[in-house]
Amino acid sequence: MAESSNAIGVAESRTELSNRSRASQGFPFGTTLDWRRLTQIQGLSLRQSVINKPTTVLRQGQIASSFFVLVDGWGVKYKQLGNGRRQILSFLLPGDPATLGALSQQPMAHSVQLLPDSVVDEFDPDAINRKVQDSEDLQAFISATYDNELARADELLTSLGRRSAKERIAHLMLEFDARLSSRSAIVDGYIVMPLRQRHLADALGLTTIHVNRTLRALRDENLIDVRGGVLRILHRDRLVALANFEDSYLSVGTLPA
Amino acid sequence: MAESSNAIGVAESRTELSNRSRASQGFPFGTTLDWRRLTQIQGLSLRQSVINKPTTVLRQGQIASSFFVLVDGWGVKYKQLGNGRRQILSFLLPGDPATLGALSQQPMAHSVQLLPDSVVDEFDPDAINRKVQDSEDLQAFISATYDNELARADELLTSLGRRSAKERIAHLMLEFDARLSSRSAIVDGYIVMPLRQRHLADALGLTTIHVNRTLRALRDENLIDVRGGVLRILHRDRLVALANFEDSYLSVGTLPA
DNA sequence: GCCGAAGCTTAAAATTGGTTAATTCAGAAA
DNA sequence: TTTCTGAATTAACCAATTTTAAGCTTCGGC
Repeated sequence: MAESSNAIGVAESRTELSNRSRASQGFPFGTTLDWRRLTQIQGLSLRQSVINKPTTVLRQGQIASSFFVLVDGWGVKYKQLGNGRRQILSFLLPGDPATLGALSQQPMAHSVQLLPDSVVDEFDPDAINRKVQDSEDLQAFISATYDNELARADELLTSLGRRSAKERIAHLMLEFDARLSSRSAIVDGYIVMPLRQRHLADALGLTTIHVNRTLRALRDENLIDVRGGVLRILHRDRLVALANFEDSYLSVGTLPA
Repeated sequence: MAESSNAIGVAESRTELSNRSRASQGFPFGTTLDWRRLTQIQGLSLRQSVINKPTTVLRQGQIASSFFVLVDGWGVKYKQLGNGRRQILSFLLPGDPATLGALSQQPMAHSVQLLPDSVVDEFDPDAINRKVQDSEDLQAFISATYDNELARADELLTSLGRRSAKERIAHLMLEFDARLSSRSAIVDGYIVMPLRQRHLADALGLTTIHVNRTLRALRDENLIDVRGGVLRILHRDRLVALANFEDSYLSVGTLPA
């Protein structure tokens, strides 16, 4: 095809790119970005592990030793500050890559910890990098993952900067719900959420005490019920209204359904 | 080389990858991630424009039409919320890509605005995507850019979540200083910073009034002087101590000097 | 069944930061 | 010059959130 630079030509070549990205080379990245599909490829996974106790798989300032994919359970990506302060940057859910930075083999500015009862698959970053060279789909999948992570970081940023404590909590719970739903990991409206109030506080820029109060307020209003490691969304529409929740940011990077 | 899985074997093959990434294909991504080098490539840039008035080059929910590189000036990446609230997600400085998302041609969850007196270079995303297929270096450069943007988003998140107003402002000013220095864009200790207090407020999760108060306090302490679109860092060491500023996050993605 | 640790809950008191509102200032337009 | 507008500044007051300090509950280990 000629390298035309008029509007129509550009549009055509975009369509072509789009098709190329969708072409099946093992990683058509449809409506989800579920890295567990990497587990399916024969001989690529080094091992699968069950996590018993909180396990740090990456320390800030260090290079990730392996590329980990969270198969089941929860993880947190965070920064530790001097005076004991901690900021949780993102929560890892099943299907998420835990150490994306392993691919670039450079020191990262954050730590990653997996919570008990998680399951991870471990890969050799070089093996993946070699595969990337052969697969445009895998390249696109990685870029899409980056876009998605950035979009979520940006939304959390928005919560911390411009939402009230109540809105932040409501918003985060709705995000969990949406992310887990899209990977069909919700049973009976229960969400198993093994987080302490401390986790929510450290993610949302609040104190545990205020998280506690706010959770109580949300429960009193019959919106959500967080208790015993289980999250129940009781009245989603009112919750969505309260938080001004708009789920489109979660599909940044994915292709339309 | 055999696919050995012991520690030494893995380390060796990592070294090999590292060398491959450094190999010169036009984008060895040394100690900076300056996208203006893309401008040098003959016939790739569509046009260069000087921005007179605030110009939105990407609207949230839409697909970026072009890949823009900020050659000179300032830009903001932000989210607009319902009730008039705005959250600035990142400031764009010379050398930064303004619409990285143009490469994936998918709707973005944020907007990008360039401020007056900026200069941008405009590229056809498809042309770049074609080049990516031929150049492992360019692929690595893009990944490095993503890593870097994520690291900066994470640091801002940390500011909003766990730093006081004073620390936030001090930290941001030091980031500007560091980012501009690494691209040798500072003259005589002056930093031309055409931002309103509103910009700082919307980035740092504060009100303009409080930003004003805090700037005043910092000026009274002889730490910085922000006035008339110019930032002066008066006493860097004390400022670094106040903000607990640690610049390593800014080199995430780049190779050691 | 007791104990200790971790997590949760509650209640002041203290602080940070937000709101409202009025004043000044600088530059553009008339 | 005068006027107009957006931005910066200041002050007084107020609200949200943190801090501090207890008490309480749950649960695994002994």
